[in-house]
Amino acid sequence: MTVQVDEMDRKILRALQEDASRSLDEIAREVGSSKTPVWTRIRKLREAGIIGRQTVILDAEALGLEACFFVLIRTSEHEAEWQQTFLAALRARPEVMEAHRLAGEIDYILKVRVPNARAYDAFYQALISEVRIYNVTALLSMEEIKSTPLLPLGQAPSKS
Amino acid sequence: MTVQVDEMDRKILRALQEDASRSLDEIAREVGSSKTPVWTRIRKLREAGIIGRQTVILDAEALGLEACFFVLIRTSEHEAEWQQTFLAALRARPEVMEAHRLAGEIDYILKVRVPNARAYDAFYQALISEVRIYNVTALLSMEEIKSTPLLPLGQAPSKS
DNA sequence: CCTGAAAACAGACCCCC
DNA sequence: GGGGGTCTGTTTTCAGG
Repeated sequence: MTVQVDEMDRKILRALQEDASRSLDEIAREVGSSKTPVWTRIRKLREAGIIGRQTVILDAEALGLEACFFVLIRTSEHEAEWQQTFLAALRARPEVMEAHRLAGEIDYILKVRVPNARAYDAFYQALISEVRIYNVTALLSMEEIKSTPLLPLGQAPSKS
Repeated sequence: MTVQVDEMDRKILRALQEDASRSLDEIAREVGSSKTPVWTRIRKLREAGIIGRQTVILDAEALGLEACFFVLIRTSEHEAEWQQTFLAALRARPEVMEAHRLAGEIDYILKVRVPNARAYDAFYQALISEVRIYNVTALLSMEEIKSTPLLPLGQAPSKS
């Protein structure tokens, strides 16, 4: 299921990331090709899952989601069963926007978007009542300096 | 420039986040309205900046961006000039996908996407040569458990 | 593999309710 | 402010070079 992604594909992906609302014609012009070939490539990239969801970026603050926390989690449990419960809980909660398992001292990091600190506390209480966690540190964002959905496709190497 | 966002607007925003490629008709049907009113609302939300960029979510791993780091930064500098330099550096680097200024012990957190650990080191070296930083901890992601661009609009309160 | 045309389709804007 | 229709441009498909 691995697809070869060449430089033309990367140009198309860059253009789509930037603005997916433009017409095929515009994108074709920007990447220096023409409608049909670009369309064929987009279709292939979609089928391969390299192009995923098409979405719009919304203004979280304007929608009342004014608090953003990064949550550092240490656990003493490392059994498969515990992990399954934990992961399921994270995936089920929409306020968890990112969750990563880490190498090193800290086991997990979450990014959590909520209306306010009270809502974060409710989330936190619910989480620790569902799964045993050894240690939690919450980092409160004071200012979103940067947040981009654009992957750095500038000169990243493609998989061989 | 603050716009009142009512429940119908929220429904539309939820639908657009989920899949921005659907037609106006489909979205209108989903939210229980019709083409024109939905279109008018979308236009207003766009003009108000609540709806931002339209984009596609790409598969980072498939595109050779196999490493993701969360970087915790402490600094001793808190003058405006230093901060300006630092923020400009972060915004200029495409591998920095998120940057937040934090409350508490740790001053900043970054999310950095790169092809591999070597590329991260190159980024790190470049950054510390541009600005003085007191202490840096890099957390390496072993597994992306969850990553969603969808804001939790379920029952978030709107701004009064 | 690209070009160009043809068909189905959706977005933008209208007037009427 | 919502409903429906129309015109224009875009997506998608297909035949041919």
